[in-house]
Amino acid sequence: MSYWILKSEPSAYSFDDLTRDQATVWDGVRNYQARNNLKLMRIGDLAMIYHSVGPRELVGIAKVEQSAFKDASATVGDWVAVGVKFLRRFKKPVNLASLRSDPRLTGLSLIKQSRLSVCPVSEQEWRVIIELSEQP
DNA sequence: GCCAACGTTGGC
DNA sequence: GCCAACGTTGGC
Repeated sequence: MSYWILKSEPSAYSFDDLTRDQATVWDGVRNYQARNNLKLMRIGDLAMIYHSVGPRELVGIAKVEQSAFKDASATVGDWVAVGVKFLRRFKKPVNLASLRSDPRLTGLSLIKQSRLSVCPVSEQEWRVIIELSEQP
């Protein structure tokens, strides 16, 4: 099983929207590296949702329930979408500053490649972030 | 709102 | 295939 971060602008699709909908098609990705990551997702993988506008923070977790398929919103080009469902909201969102300041997360691709909208996360990094989300 | 960094495009 | 120009994104 693999771990991911999916970035989203809350005005386009927020974690609240996912909470309401329970499941959604994650489409609209138009970056090759991000697309390649989407193609690597398998059913059962977990993905944290990151809000990239407003408070920049990880807000909760979604589960991949449908692996990559053609993105119907793309009229030209070879783009894909995945299906995800709501899993849970973090007790406390983990903001960008705390990700940056944790020495265990210096290799996090979200930080190193800030423009990548679908980022891989290692199991160790995943555990650290979960821990941060549970701190009082 | 500004600026730096990055990704993509186009011309040679 | 390279590089400059351009557009977009991200962070403050």
